[in-house]
Amino acid sequence: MARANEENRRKPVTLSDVARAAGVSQATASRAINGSQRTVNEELRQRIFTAAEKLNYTANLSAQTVARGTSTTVALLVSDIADAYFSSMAASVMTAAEAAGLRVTIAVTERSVQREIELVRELRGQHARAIILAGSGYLDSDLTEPLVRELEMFEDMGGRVVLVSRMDLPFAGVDLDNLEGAKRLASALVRLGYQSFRVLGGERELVATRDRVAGFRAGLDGHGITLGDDRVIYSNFSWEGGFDAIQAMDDRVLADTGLIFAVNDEMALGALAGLRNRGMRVPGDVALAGFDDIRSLRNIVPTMTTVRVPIEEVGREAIARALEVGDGHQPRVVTAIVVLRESTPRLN
Amino acid sequence: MARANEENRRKPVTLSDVARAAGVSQATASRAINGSQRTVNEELRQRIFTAAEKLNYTANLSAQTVARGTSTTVALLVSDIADAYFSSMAASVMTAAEAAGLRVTIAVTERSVQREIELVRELRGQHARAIILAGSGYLDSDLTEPLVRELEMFEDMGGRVVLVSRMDLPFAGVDLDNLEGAKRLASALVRLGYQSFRVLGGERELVATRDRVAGFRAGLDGHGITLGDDRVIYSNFSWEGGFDAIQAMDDRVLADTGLIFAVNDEMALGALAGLRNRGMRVPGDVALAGFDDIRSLRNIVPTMTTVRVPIEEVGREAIARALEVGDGHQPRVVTAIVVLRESTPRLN
DNA sequence: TTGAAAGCGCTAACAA
DNA sequence: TTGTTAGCGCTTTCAA
Repeated sequence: MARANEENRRKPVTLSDVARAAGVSQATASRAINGSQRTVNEELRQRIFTAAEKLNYTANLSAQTVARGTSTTVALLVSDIADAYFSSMAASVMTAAEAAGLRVTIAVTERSVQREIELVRELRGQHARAIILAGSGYLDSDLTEPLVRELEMFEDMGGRVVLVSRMDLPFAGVDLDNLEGAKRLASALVRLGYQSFRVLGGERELVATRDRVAGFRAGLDGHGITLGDDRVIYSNFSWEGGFDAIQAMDDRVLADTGLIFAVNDEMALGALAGLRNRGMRVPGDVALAGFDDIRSLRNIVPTMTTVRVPIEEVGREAIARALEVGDGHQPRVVTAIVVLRESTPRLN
Repeated sequence: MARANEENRRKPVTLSDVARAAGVSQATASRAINGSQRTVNEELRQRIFTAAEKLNYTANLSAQTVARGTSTTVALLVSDIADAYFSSMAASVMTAAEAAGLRVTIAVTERSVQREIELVRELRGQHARAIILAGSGYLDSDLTEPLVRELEMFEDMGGRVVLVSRMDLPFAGVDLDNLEGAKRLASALVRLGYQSFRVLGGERELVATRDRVAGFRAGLDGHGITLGDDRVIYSNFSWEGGFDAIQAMDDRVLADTGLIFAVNDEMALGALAGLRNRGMRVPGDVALAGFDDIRSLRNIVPTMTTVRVPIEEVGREAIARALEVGDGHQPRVVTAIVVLRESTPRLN
């Protein structure tokens, strides 16, 4: 089975090989195979396809990109592809992209704005058609300005930028309705009889943290309950963040807490583990709610109250915005839905 | 903010722009910026970099790929990126790739061999450096032969093929030790006192199903316990598959079952939900074990016995094999470790 | 409708 | 060490 050593490697079949085999010019072969507006005589067309098939021709995408000056690739930038939320999102974006005849390349930002900047820069070099930035969303970073500049250069080049869940920058976007979703959740919980809340936030600078905390607070406000700053505990936007925050909580504080709202489900799951680790029952001793409605919630007992982000819709909308022309910047809002489950039972 | 309409879009900065600005030839600029063996005079080098910086130059990857005839992209083919196992794998492959200066593009096969074939074909056109196929692993498919042919053409072109967890094809690979892992699990369970087993398999044609079932059976055999064919229930290799298999089980069969081994954790979690749905307690009424040790196991109660596949190592090994030259086909084996937890307590 | 030829941005002989 | 020049595989004017 000695194939493909440095020496005996077969040169790939090119379009000109196909053209020669079919007895036409390369231009005609190009028009027939890689579609263009112009039509090709049916008989030639047949000959060309037959030749291509026989030679096992596949178009060299890079060459097409160079020649055309544009590609059909959209890039999805996520913080961490192993995270359930982002991997679901990637799946939905890929499905939508496929339907639109686009290919997707996924890049991981590792929650670093610096990395985002580098990646956007590279993608400019790759002539990506669009960038869907679903990453961190760090506010107030010194790097926000450079990031915006880089994104603008990307658009100047003809690419399109779509931001998911952060509307503070001047680009097209899909808004996740964090604020309203959290607000409705707070309302629903008050109506179930809860009075004493604590909130577990991720990094303070994160858009998701800020909006969800603010929304939750606004929702409580509407019922005359004030969520003091001391009732919001900031940690990491991850399972470990939720776990650690609980571990660090004072016994008396915990005893005084009726319900904990973690700003995402991963944190809520970490908190759940933390609570159990401290011998607390959920919802017996304390109720718990999250945000996102990630798939793995179906595995836990008790079932968990959360705010569902319809992730397929997010993917579809992101691709739709990526395909739009012009530069409208009004975000498309995807509605988040409160889902009440066992972790927050009605109080008597 | 009217940028980037069709009309007023700025032409991207090219290498010749940089060269002109620096007052050198394009060749020199190329050597300085996009590294080559050859060295460039330090002063020129400075001038070139300054010019590149000022003009915000980024190399056009496609053009480089065309000119060089090879790319630094490796493609990872997975069944479903939303699946916890595959998304972890993607993360580990990306980390390892980054360290090696490669970029990764992820493509989804949707558990279809036909799709795998198409993708490999496209990747040949993209001059990908390597393909890591971590997908389905369907045996006995009519399409296996075409797939192999396509992969061989990919290698003929100079690309490298790395198979994860399927050693039946003549390519480099990373073996997951499915057989031995399942065998050790069976042994450990027998030693805990279990006697009556059922196995939940995924699709019969799946390598993972076949090897894990065979390994488990062999492990039991070693202790004089025979696992009859009627004790293996085939379903889908997914959460739903596990759930459905349990729903479809006869009451008497279930009552006669001491332990259920699901061939992957997702199925085990589905089975857990199914068992609870039928009012069975785990491990009180029936014990349960899975395979993979996916991350979300940390959220469930009881903690679940499984066989850990060290996924980071798989990613590293896959990239290492992708970088190897020559055509050795002996798979690198990654050892799977039995992890006993609460779902399979020792029996008195 | 077809073909010849120029060009996309870059690299790599080959000379100088 | 640098520059000249000829490609890489493809698309797309421009003539025919």
